[in-house]
Amino acid sequence: MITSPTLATSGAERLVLAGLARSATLNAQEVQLVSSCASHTDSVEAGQELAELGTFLSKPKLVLSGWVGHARLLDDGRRQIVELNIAGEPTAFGLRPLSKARASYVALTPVRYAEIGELVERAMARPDQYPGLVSGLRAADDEGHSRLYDHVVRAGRMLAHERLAHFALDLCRRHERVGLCVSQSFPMPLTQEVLGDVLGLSTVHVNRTLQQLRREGLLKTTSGRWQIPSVEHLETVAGGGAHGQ
Amino acid sequence: MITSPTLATSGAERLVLAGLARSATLNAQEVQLVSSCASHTDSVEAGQELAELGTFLSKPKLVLSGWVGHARLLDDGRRQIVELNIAGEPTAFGLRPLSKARASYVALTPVRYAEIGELVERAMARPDQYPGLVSGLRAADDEGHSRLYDHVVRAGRMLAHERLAHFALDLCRRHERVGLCVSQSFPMPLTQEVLGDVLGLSTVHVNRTLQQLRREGLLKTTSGRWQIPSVEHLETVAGGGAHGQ
DNA sequence: CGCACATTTGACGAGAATCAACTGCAGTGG
DNA sequence: CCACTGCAGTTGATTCTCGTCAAATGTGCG
Repeated sequence: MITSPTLATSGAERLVLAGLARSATLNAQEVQLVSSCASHTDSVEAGQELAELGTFLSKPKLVLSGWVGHARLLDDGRRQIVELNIAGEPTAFGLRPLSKARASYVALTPVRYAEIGELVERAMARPDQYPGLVSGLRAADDEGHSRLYDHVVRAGRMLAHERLAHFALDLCRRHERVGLCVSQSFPMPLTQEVLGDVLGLSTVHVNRTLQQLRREGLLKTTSGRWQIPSVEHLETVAGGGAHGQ
Repeated sequence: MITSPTLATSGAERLVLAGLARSATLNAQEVQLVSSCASHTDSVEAGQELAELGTFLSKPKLVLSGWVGHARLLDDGRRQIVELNIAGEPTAFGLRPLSKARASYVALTPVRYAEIGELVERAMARPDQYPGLVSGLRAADDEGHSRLYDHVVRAGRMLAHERLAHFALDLCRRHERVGLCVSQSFPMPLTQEVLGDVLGLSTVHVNRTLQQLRREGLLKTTSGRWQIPSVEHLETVAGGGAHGQ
């Protein structure tokens, strides 16, 4: 695997790292454990694999920037991206030890990440000493599970424009959590081809559906960002896909 | 909730209960804990809800017979069944405490089940004393997670006949695990309408696709059962949906 | 028998995939 | 500086999968 040399961790990235705790506050011991991760960061270019299908997830990471996809391939080349991880989310991560990768974890953009293997191990070994981290990791795992449910509903029962609306709302909320969402606007570095692999649509249809949403003023797409002018309005388009819980 | 009175647990059901351990062997203490569940069984009719969307999964159960579906509704009536549980599988179950139902857990047929709340709590509290049960519960949780990935791929990227083939193979394997699969034949109590809600297809299209598979000799459907004449053959139809592994 | 419900069939239309070509744009090198 | 290249986005024409509507057939059961 080709990786660029470890770069200094920026202040913004430290903030993302600290966000691991989700809503909980961290005690002194936890803060130290988190900051020790700041020196174990690395990056990969787009297209690189972070974890291989079927292997053990022994090296969990926290995404600092960029997007990771959990991809499954069908033998004729079709691809389905089952889940995404953006900044602030654990990836190549399984709460219980010995969990295997159920997909190929691919960097969909250049990705910076921190190794959190040691952090996870220590925290899970003594939950009483690391309550904030443990609840943060559990919450992240739980949200991932929830998103899988959403994804099945999207792919199974929603029309193209509903899928896009539902997906955009999900991304908006997730970026809000890490402070990357300003005035309902967040980064969208994915090509329409990749977007199709996420939503179960062809590239061409993604393009046409996006145009429709733009025409109706439901979504603005400018220079690698999406903006949602009215969340309420977009929610009505997304159907009743029961967000979050 | 309307429930019929608790009935005596049959020998077959005790076997299903014991299957909770998956491949692991149980120690004396575990065996006793499991058999204590045999006296906490109940049943519900088809259509009843076992756990409500958004509520805490505080009363986990083990399915003894019948099928449970995790259903999500869209506001115009469309329904997607995100996951299924058959005999031998935990349902309304979350490995970590305080996990919420991400869907409505519905009995798709008459369902017999055992309450395993106490078992789960005791086992997870002292994993060293109940190694077999803990690993069994973890394995069940893990398989469920895996099936979600499969389900997204099915719904997102597979054609109708591929979805059905993939689904039939999945069911065959799961029924094998509990000894309910004889010569590649297993129960199929779901109506084609429910099948559509599982696979993200219309009732009519399920019907036509089933006919196609039957015509091609890939699937036999007789009196509430499905039979797979050739697993290898059906696997080639299912594409490369990377099963379980 | 008659009722309710599941399965099946036909005709038609809508949503999405496919194929192919064209545009626009950033990066590269002559 | 500008032609050339590669890739993402866009467009049009066409095909195909699948959904919808409606009616008919089949099946278990009181």
